Amino acid sequence: MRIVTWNVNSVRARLPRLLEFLERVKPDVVCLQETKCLDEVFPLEPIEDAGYSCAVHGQKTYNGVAILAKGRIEDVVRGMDDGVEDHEARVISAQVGDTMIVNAYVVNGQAVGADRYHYKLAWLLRLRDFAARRCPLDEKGVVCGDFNVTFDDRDVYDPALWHEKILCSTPERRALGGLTGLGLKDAFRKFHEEGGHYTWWDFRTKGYQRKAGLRIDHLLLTPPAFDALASCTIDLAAREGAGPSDHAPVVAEI
DNA sequence: ATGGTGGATTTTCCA
Repeated sequence: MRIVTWNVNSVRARLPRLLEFLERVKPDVVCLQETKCLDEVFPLEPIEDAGYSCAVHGQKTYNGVAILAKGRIEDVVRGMDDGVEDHEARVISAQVGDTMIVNAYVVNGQAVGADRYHYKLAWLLRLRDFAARRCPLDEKGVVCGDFNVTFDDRDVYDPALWHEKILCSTPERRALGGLTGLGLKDAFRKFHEEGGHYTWWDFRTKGYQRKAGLRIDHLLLTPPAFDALASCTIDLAAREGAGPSDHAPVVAEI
């Protein structure tokens, strides 16, 4: 199964690029984040015409997640189903074939110490608990998405500049470590121990042109999925040229 | 270095 996570920064603005990507990469499953639209204006028809079923969980203007799959999408859950009042559309999960897929758009957090930062840390604890309930470790499972957290300084183009800043602070990394602590493993690191590989580059500082990025989009795998994992790459072609998202897709073969 | 760009919906929020 070829599975992708991609923060598209508006599915409607990125539709031509998404369709090009589906044609070129031919993934079996695509987890989108920041779709930024209500479900009734999600561009279902062109995506279905490309051969994909869709499970969507969106809201107006902000956030929004979706799972696209060539196969049947079953047992869809929107949100984390934990009784916490939450009006932000950031999680959708579903079974595709033999694999449980949890797609998350983690809170950005704005800045270390901000209200949204504390909300982010609490939200990541909820995600850990949800992932633990949703992905039994003895079955194939993928928890993927835009985590808005780097694992360590190898994921940072300028560790001194980003030291203890948002996306790189120790509490955020510990919260991300809560997920790997369950027994989930970082797919990309299976094949790339070295640093210098990124998935997001800031529009504002022309980060991509400067090769100044962070690796914040991840696929975390249960042991059976990790054992089956044959490759994991960042599709830089999707970040090239005119009108890209600020994130590149991450592609894994399980 | 505290700006900058990009998207959605507006004259501002969020990233």
